[in-house]
Amino acid sequence: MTDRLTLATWNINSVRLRMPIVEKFLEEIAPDVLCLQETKCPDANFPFNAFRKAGYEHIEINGQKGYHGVATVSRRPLANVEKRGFCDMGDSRHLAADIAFNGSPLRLHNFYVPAGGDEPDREINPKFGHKLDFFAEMKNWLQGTETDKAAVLVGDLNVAPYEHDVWSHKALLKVVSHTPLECELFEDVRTTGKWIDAMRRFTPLDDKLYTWWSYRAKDWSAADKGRRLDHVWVSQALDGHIKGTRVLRDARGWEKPSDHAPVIAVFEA
DNA sequence: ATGGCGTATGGAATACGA
Repeated sequence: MTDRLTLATWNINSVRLRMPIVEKFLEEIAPDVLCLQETKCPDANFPFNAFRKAGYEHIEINGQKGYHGVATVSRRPLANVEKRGFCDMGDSRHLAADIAFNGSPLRLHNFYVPAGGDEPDREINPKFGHKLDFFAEMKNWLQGTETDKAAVLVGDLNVAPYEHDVWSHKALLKVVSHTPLECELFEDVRTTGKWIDAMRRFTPLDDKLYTWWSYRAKDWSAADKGRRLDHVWVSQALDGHIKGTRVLRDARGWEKPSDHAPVIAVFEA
């Protein structure tokens, strides 16, 4: 008996406004589970029925009014749901659940890390301080994760850590999301938890790899000034079971798009 | 040309994203 699990993560920038393209995505890609960030939707207003109609009957949400918010929707049951508040901000930025893979529970973390504002200096920009504190708390909390257990951590982590995760390493050195301080902290969180950067397993470090393109470009695809802000981290126990990852760049060009494209990962037992 | 736009709230103008 071999199992195959397809997982997707997508910063949707308002789930209610984006339901037409979410439905298109679920129909075309048909992942087993989809992790959404920036749902911007109070829990009472979440579009449950549209997901159920699309075959995603297992729905866990951690939403709030106006900002942030994450949701995990699945064709397989979700168990042991946990919603952790980071930095005592009252923000909805995390949701974890167990999903069955190859007959055992796989722990799936869905994160929306703070963007961090404009100035990369915590003395003058509290949002940047919040982002740094969030990663520090994430690192400590994830220490409790047993690295020999099957686990996946996905989401909009709001850092493009490597040189070719941005369109211009030089131009972005002082831009929040690619400052050396953030990149080092990001790598510290990842390596401390012994997580594997699944996307870079399949795309060499010398190749450009983006998941986000600004709304402000006249022609986002021609300009191609992207960043890799969305990530798929995999525990050591799943090493050897990651069959591939890809960015659905096409979705950035769909009708009324999110500024992020979905990332898809396939696992096989 | 890293903001030239887009979203939520609320019902205009502001906060926020990255």
